[in-house]
Amino acid sequence: MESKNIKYTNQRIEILNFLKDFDGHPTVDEVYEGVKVKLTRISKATVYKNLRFLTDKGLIREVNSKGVSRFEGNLVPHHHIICVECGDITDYESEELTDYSLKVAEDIENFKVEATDTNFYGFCGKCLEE
Amino acid sequence: MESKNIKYTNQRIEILNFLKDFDGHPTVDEVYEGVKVKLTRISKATVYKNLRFLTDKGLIREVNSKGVSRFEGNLVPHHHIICVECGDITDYESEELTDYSLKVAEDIENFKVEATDTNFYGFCGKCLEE
DNA sequence: GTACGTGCAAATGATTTGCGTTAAG
DNA sequence: CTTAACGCAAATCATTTGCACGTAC
Repeated sequence: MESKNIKYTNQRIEILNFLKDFDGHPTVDEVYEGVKVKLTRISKATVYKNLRFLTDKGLIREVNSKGVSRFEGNLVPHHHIICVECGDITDYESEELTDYSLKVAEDIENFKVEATDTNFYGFCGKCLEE
Repeated sequence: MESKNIKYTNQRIEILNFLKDFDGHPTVDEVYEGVKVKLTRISKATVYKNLRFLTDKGLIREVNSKGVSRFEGNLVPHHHIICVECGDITDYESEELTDYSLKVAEDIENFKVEATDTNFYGFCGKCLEE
C-alpha cells in the first residue's frame, strides 16, 4: 500500500531486528528496553514514533490484549491465543483456518479485506492452576 | 464463571441498556456521554469502573481497534470487520466460521479456550473512496 | 445495618508534540 | 544539500485511585 520512501535509520533497523528475534509480543516498554542495549541514547518517544510508523508501513503488526498495545515482527498469517486472565499472547499457526476465513470474507460487501486472523480466548496453563 | 453477587445499581443498568441499544462499538467517552443523558450526575470514573466490572463479569465485551478500547453488549458469538484506516468496527455473523474455529481450537494444548472470534482487516467503503 | 458503589478531584501512566540538532539518501 | 528523523522535555490524553458519602440488598 505505502511501501516506498522508508528511511532505514539505525533506530528503525534495531527495532525491526529486535522484533524479528523476539519470541513473543513485547509492549512498547519492552521494545524500548531491548533496543536500548544496542542504542543507549535512543529515546522512548522515538520508539513510539517508529512502532507506529513501521505498523503503518506494514513492516510490523500491532496486537492488543487487555487494552495494552503489543507488537510482533512475524508477518506470516497466524492466529492468537489470548489469556483473559494474565493477557499473555501466543501465536498459533493454522493455514486451514486462514484459508477458511478468507473464503468467508468473499461474502463481505462494501469492504476490501486484506488480512484476517482468529483469536482464541481463555485461560493459559499458568492461570488455570490458580 | 463469576456470575453471582452483582449489585444492579442504576449506573450499571443504564450502561447495560445503552450498550444493548447502541448499534456499534462505543468508546468509554461515548458510553459516558450516552449514559449521562439519563443519569446527569454520573462520573466518568464510574463509567470506567463499571465497564471493567461488567467485562469481568462477562455481561459485556471489550473490543480493540487502533489501541482504543471499545465495548459491545452483543454476547452472541460473532466476528469483526475492522477498517485499518479509520478504525471503524462492524459486526459480522457467521456461525460456520465460529464452529470451524472451535473445531480448530480442540487441537490447542495447555490452554482452555472459552471463546473465539475472527477479525477481518482492510478498508471500509468510505475510506476506499479517498 | 453493612458492604459495596458512587462522585469528585487528584494522581498516575501512556502516548504525543514542539523544537533545536543530527543524519540518511 | 535537503528533508525527514532524533532526543529531550513538556504537554496532553486515558485510566486509576483515595476517600467521604450514599444506596442496594
